[in-house]
Amino acid sequence: MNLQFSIQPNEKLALRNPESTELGRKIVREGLLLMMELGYEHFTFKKLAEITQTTEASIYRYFENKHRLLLYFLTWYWNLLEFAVLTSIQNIADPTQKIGKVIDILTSPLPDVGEAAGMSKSALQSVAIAESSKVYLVKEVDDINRERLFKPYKDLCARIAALFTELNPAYPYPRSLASTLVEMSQFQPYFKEHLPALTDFAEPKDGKRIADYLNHLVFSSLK
Amino acid sequence: MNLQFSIQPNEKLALRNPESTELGRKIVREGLLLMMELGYEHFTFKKLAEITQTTEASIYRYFENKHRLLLYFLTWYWNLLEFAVLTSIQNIADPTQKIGKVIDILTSPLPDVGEAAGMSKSALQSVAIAESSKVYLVKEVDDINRERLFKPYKDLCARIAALFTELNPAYPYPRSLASTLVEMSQFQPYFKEHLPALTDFAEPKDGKRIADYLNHLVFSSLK
DNA sequence: ACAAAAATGATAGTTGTACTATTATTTTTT
DNA sequence: AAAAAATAATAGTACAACTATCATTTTTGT
Repeated sequence: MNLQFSIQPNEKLALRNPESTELGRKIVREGLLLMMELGYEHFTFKKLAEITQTTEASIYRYFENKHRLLLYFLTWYWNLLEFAVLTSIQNIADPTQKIGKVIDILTSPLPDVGEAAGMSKSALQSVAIAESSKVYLVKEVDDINRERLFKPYKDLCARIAALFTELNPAYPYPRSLASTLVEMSQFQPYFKEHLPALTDFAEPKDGKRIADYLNHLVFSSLK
Repeated sequence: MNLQFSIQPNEKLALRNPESTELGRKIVREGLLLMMELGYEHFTFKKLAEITQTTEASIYRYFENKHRLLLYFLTWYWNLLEFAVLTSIQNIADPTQKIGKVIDILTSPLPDVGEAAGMSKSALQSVAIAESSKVYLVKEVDDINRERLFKPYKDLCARIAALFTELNPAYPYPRSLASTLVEMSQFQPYFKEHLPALTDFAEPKDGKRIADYLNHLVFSSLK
C-alpha cells in the first residue's frame, strides 16, 4: 500500500541532487519558505545563504541560479499533483467521477502522501500559485523545453487531457482544456485574494466556490 | 464617426506623461520594441538609454522603474482592447454575436483604430502575451491595486462579464469566465508556440483554431 | 583505520542592474 | 530676454548574480 513515489530527477534540474545531502535538503526546505515569503523577484541566494548558515557559493554548487531552483520546486509540485491524481482515481471507474476528483485535488491543499524532500506541501502550493508562470514566460523557454524540464507539467496536463477524452472521445480540445483547468486552478485563487473583481468568489461566503466554477466549466465543455 | 479614444492616464503610472514630449514618446516607442525583443527580465533602462540616445537618468524621470513601464504598456493594451470591443459590438444587438465578436478581437491582431502614442500595436500584443502576468504576480500587487492601476484590466473583464450576463443572467460565474477567457486568449497562443503539448493546435494546419476552442469553452458554459 | 576524494566554508572579486545625486547645458515658456 | 523646465553628462551607491581560490571538514572506498 505504501506507494513509493520517487521522481527521477532530470539531472539538468540541479547541479547536485539536493536530496542527497543535509545541506541540500536545508537549501530546498528553507529556500522554498523564503521564496514564498519574499516572492521570486526579491528572493536571492545571498539571503538564503544567511538563513541556512551557509554561503552563496555553496548554494551555487546545487543550483545554477534561482530560476532553476524555482523549476525544482515546481517539478516537485507537478509530480506530487500527478501522483495525487493517479492515486485518487485508481479505484474509480466512472470518468465523470474521476474528473471531479481531479478538480477536487487541484483546488484543495496537497494531500499529505509521498515525501517532498522535507519541503512544506502548502508552501509548494503557494509558490506554484504565485510564481509558476515565471518559469516558462521567459526568453529561454525553448532551451529549457529542449532539456525536457517541462515534462512533468506536460505529463500532468496529458494525464488530465486523457480523462477528458475518456469521457468524451469526440471533444476536440482536451489538451487546451487541461492546461486551462490547471492554470485557472492557480489563477482564480490568486485573483480571489488579490484582484477579486476578476472573480465571483467574494469573501463573505456566498456559497460559490472555485471548484464549482471549474467543474461547471469543464463539464459544460465535455457535455 | 472618429471616435476619439484618449485614456486618462492614472498619474501614478508615470512620473511625467511620456506622450507630452518627444523624448517621452521615443522612450515608450523604442522601449516597447526592446522589451519585446529582450523579454522583461533582460530589458534594462540602460540598454534603452543607449538605443534612444539618452541617459538612464532621463528615463527615470518618466518611469519609476521597468515594472511601471510594463504596466504602462499593458494599460494601453487593455484600453485598446476595451475600445475595440466596444466599437465592434456597438451595432450588434444579439448577445451571442457580441461575444463571438469579442473572442474574435481577443484572438486577432489589434485593429488599427485609435492611436497608441506611436507604439506598435503588434508589439503591444506580443508583450501582453509574454509578460502580462508579471505585472500582477508580484509581492507589491496589493499596493499597486490600491493605486487603481489595474482598473483598465478589471474594466475590460467587467465589460466582457456583462455580455455573459446579458446572454445568460443566471450564469453564476461571469467574472471568472471573463478573466479565464482573457488569460487563455494570451496563454494558448504562447503555449501553441512554445509548449505545444499543452494545446491542440499543432502547426500543420489541422483546422483547429484557438478562437474555436474559446468559443466552445465560453458558449458551453453559458448554455 | 587510513588515504583519497568530495563537499563545504571563508574570502574575494567581477560584472551588471537599479537606482540617486549634482551640475552644466539646452529648450521651452512667459 | 529672463525665468523655468527639461535634458545631458557624469558620478556614485547598493546590491544581485555570479566565478574563483584555497583551506578545512566530511564522506567514502579499501
